[in-house]
Parts: sequence; structure tokens; C-alpha cells
Amino acid sequence: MNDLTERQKFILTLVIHEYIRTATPVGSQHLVARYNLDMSSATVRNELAVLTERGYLRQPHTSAGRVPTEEGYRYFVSRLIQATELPDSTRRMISHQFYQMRHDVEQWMRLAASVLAHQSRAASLVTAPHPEKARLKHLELIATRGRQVLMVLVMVGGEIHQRILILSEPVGQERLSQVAHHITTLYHGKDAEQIRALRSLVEGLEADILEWVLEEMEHVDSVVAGEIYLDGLTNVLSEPEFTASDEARRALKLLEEPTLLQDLLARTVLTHSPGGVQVLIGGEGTWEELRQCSMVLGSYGAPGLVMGTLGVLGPMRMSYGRAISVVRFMSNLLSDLVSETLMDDSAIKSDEEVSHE
Amino acid sequence: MNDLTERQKFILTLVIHEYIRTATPVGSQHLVARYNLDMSSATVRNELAVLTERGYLRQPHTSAGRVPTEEGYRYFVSRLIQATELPDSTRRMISHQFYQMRHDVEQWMRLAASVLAHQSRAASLVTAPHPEKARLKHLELIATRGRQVLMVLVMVGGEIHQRILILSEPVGQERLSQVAHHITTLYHGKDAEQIRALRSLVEGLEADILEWVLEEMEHVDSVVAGEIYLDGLTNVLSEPEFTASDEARRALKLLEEPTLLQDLLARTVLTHSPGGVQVLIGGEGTWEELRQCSMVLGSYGAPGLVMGTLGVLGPMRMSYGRAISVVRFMSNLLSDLVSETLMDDSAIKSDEEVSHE
DNA sequence: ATTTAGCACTCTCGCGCTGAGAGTGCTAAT
DNA sequence: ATTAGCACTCTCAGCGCGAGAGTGCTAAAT
Repeated sequence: MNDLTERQKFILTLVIHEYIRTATPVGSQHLVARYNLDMSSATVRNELAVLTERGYLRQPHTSAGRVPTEEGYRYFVSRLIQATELPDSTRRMISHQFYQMRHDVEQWMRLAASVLAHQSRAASLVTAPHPEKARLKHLELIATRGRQVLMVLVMVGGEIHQRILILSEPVGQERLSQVAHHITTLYHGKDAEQIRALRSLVEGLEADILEWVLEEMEHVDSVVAGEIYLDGLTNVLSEPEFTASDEARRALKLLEEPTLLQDLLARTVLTHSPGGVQVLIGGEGTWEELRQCSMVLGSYGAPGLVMGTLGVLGPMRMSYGRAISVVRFMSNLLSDLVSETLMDDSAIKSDEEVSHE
Repeated sequence: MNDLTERQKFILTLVIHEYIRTATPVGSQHLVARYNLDMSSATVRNELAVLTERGYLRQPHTSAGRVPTEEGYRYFVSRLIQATELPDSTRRMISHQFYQMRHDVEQWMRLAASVLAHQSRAASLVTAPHPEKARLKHLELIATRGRQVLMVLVMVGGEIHQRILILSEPVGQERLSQVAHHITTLYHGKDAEQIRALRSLVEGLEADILEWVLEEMEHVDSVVAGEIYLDGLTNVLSEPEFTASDEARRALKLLEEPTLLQDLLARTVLTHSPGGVQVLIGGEGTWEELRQCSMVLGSYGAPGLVMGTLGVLGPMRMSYGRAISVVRFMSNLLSDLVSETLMDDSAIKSDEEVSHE
């Protein structure tokens, strides 16, 4: 399995580019005309034949142009693609937007999804930062009415969970605050397992509350990713291979199913480190519905503390260069933001502007 | 403008039903055959002619069947439709699901969106309960790192807002808790305006913090609705009038634009009371992109305290009976849930089961 | 030994045509 | 008032066909 010649690589690149542009099979004459190649269509034809035999291209039918195969895209992505960085002005603009709303993590997620979708012209998905193992940072209990209590749980890393408890009898706000404070000081920084080991430190009402806390924390641990933000579904919808095909419906249906997405993203989070970008072509790795789609996935976060996933999903015929660069950029940007803002224990130098009304 | 005869109403109903079922123009012979009418097709034809002249039906071209017009649907919805309640078993099942997760408002919203989408077989949208005027219930300040502080704001009605503050100098958790407690006791139950009037009660750090609180509360007031939950986009996508038409893209694009949705829902919230259901046909009321769509909207909540909107969006050729009944049902169900769980000041009798580990 | 020109061949796609089918409106009979 | 009958209209699926694009192969040229 010796390699392709330079010219073959070059031609493969051109075919892929052209197919991404036009969504129609590309022929030899078309190529020489459009790119002013200084060889004849016959030469190109020979090379196309080789590439086809190698499995990188295929013909929809005899005597039609060539279309890249999955392997073709894969070869292109892994060996041929050259890093197209986003223009500097764009990067600045995007960073600026993020730093303008440094106070709200949820808005970051939305903005990240929106930027990914716009820049890649595909559908995007982003998960909120999520701890690998939830550790308690702060507990708050707020009396609402009668026996009902609003429990607000802040995890190390900044994730917030809320839940309504129903006690067996009414308890005043004063007492609740005491309990919350006590639990917070006792178990600050501990994960569910550690808390469970030490739960005999409290009793009575406090023990009951702690049970709720544990339940919630274990629930948090059982979910692999935070909330999922989507954007740009309409982008992929308007691609020709999706209009009127029921392939579209199935793919979009997938995106409406949060559990499936969780699964999908879980693998990614586990299998690679932030900064790196993973490209899945044609639903690679058992995803029947996405056979026509590709994904470019990355992750972000502060390793060991909180992590999130982000990526774009488009037709297999998507602009990988653009997608990879924007995913990588956003991955780094969000990592920086998260580290700067949410980190807790580590001693990272901070030199943000003093903003204080 | 005298009214239609009974038979004309009857035939109009049949035409609409049949068109909703088949999505193809319906003709006279077809009607008599399918519904075993004891009149001839010629009679039906005459009536169809009348209905067409009145503007309730139209022919795509000479010698094709009839299709309902916007006015046709409107007449049908406002005067002909008979309330089709959801089967009792379904209602029970849905209620049960909700009461099973009484601890998490966010999950209610997701479930509500999901139920609406499934039952109506259209796209659904639900907004989280949102106060008309935010009133402070509880403030919590949590030290994170250096000068950074996580502010958690709980409003009367249960809405929670969080935000990261950056102080001019580090402040310990003890002090922060004090400040939060003080502000909570001073301004509990007050809205932004009232707090602003009384802000001279505090000074120094507390005054600074209060400024952030006010800013956030005023921001909350400026938004007309809570977070928006969508579901079932793929339902409407698979309708024949949407496949391959770029009408589809524009309509879905609308749903990706949160600000537009806010606008749209705002009108509804303002213009009618919970329990009532509003039907907008053909993007009635200036919504160009939705000319092919209809919406069935309702609202829910505890009047004066928190309100939310919910509804379904489908092709004009949607099953209004089903949609109206499910929207009404969900509207009432959510109202009950919200009242039972989130209400605060009013003295509503509560008789929930004692659930306490 | 490549590259290229030429050529015969294949396959798709858009076009116009056509006949079947569905539906209508009108008129006359019931 | 209703209905049977009928002539007419319009869509739509199917078909044939020619243009166009693309291929593979062979033989000549570099």
C-alpha cells in the first residue's frame, strides 16, 4: 500500500474542494477548465482512474464525474488538509464578544453554539462545562412555602443545580441557613463518595438534607455532559443532499434526542484531550442515522476539573478546513474562559481589569 | 353576510378534515365515497361552489379539488370545531409523569415541550415561568477565587439567576454571607423599583453588591419570557408542504432566533388569560415567514406572580382539534403545578403526600 | 515512459408529447 | 331542490429522444 504521488494528492484535493463547492460529481474537463491546470483532461482522467481504484473516489454511474468516498474524505482530512486559521479580525471580534459577557456561563454556551454554526455553516452543538466528579462547593436552602424548600447546590467549577425538596414538617429559614452553612463547612470540596463515607458527622434534619444532596450529586455524576446547546440546524437543512430526503429527518431527529447526543459526546470527551480536534466522517463508529453526515468535535475545559464538548455536524460534503479551524479556535477560547473564570483551587495568575461600579 | 346552512357547515368540516388527512385537494365524488354521504356528488358540488364563492375554499386550478383558505380554517376553528378532549387514560399518564418529577422545573419544561410535540404531531414551544415583575426572594454570594464572586439570585416564584461578579478587592466567604443575609432580610419581596427607592439603607460593599442585584433584576424585568424550550421540529419538517420547500427553512430559522420568538410570545402573554387558547392561522398578525403555518398558543401560571407561554406550531393544515385540546390540557396542568409548587405568599391549601426519605 | 489527442460509447437529464384520470360546471330531467 | 349526464379542463405520470457530459481505450507525440 504505497502512497499517492504528489500530483494524485493534488488532484484529490481539487476534486474534494470542487465537490464541496458544487455538490455535483466533478469531471476531468471541468477540473482543468476551472483551475487552469497545465495538463490535459486525459492526464487527469488517468489519475482519477487511479484514485478511484484506490477507493478514494467513486462514480455514481458509468460516465459520470467522480465523488469522494468516505475514505477519500478521511485521507484528505488526515493528510492533505492544510490548517486554515480564521482571519485575525474575526478571532478578535469573537473573543471580544465573549469577554463582554464574562458574567454568564449560559450565554457563553449560546454564543459558542451560534459562532460555530455561523462560521462552519453547519449545525453546532456545545455542552456546558461539567465536572468529571462533582465536588460540593456550597449548599443553600431557601424556604418557599410550608414544607417546601428550594435546594441550590453549587459544585466546584461553578455548575449549579437546583431542586425542590419536601420536608416532613415546616422548618424556618433561620434553621435552614444554619443547616446549609454547617453542611457546607463540613463537606466543602468533597465528592459524593467522600461525603457518603463521612455522613455520620451529621444527624437528624441535617442527615435528611444531606441525603438529598448526595442523591443530586450522584445524579450529576451519572450524566456525562452538561446541558446541550444547539444552533444552526437550518444550515444543514438547506444543503441539497438533505432537502426532501428523509435522511434529513432522521439526522435532525437524532439531534432532538438528548440521550443519544449524550452518548455520542461521551465517547469524544473520553477519547481525547482539549485542543485536539476529532473528525468523524460518515457517522464513523456505528451511527446508522448519520451515515451521510460528518462531525468535527473538540473539547474544552480545565482538565480534571470541568470539561465540555463542542462540535459541528454537517453533511459529509462539508468544509472541513473551516470547521476544524473554528472548532479548534472555540475550543481554546472556551478553555481559556473557563480556566480564568471558574477555576478555584489552582493558583492561576489573574490580571483582569478591575470592574466594579 | 348571512350565515351558512347547516349542510354547508357540515361539508366545510368534511373538506377540512379530509384535507388535513390527505394533504391533497378534495373533490366532490371523493367526499361522498369516503363518508357515505346520502346525497349525490352534484349536490356536494353545488355546495362547494357556494363555499368557494364565500371565500372559505379555493381551487388550486380549474378542475381540481377544493382546498381550505385561511378564512376557511378560521371559520372552522371559531365556529365549527367541537372540543375533542384527550382520552382520560392519556391525561392520567401525562399528569403522572409530571408529578413524578415535581422537584425540577426545568424538567417540567422539557417534558411539556415533548408532550405537546408528540400529541399534536407538530413543533412545540414552551417558555419557563417568568415573573411579570421580578421580586427578590433570596440572595446568595459565594466566593470563588480572588475577587470573583458567584451571585445567585432567587426571585419570588422560584426563578433563579446567577452571575459572576468581580469585586475591586477580595472578600472572604464569611463577610459575603453576612452581606447576602443582610440584603435578603432588608429587601425580601421587593421589586427592583422598590429596592432602588430604599437603596440608601446600605452602603459600602453592600451598596456595590446591591447595584449588581438591581442590574440583574432590571434585566430580568426587561425580558418578557423565560427560557424557551422547543421540541418536535422534525414533525413539521416531515409534512409534505415543507419537504423541499424553502418555506420550511425560513420557518425553522425563525424558531432558532430567540428574540423573534420572544416577540411573538410576548403578544400572546399580554392578550389573553390562562386557560384560554388562541389560534393564529397563516401567521396572522404580520409574520411573513409563517404564512404557511398556524400556531395554537396558550399560557399558564399563577396570575400576577409568574406566567409562561406554551403552544404548538405546525402547517396551516394541522389538526386543530387535537392541538387545541392538548394545549389547553397542558396549560391547565402546568398552571396547577406552578401554583402548587412555586407559589409563595398566597395561602393555598396544600395536601401533597409526605415524601421524606 | 509519460502525456495527449481522438474517438466510440454510455448514461443522465431535461424536454415535449400524450393518454388516463379526476374534477368541474352546466343543463335537463326527476 | 336534487341528481344524472355530459362536455370540458387541467394535472400528472410515463415515454421517447436528443443533447451533453464524462469515461476508457488506443495510438501518436513528446
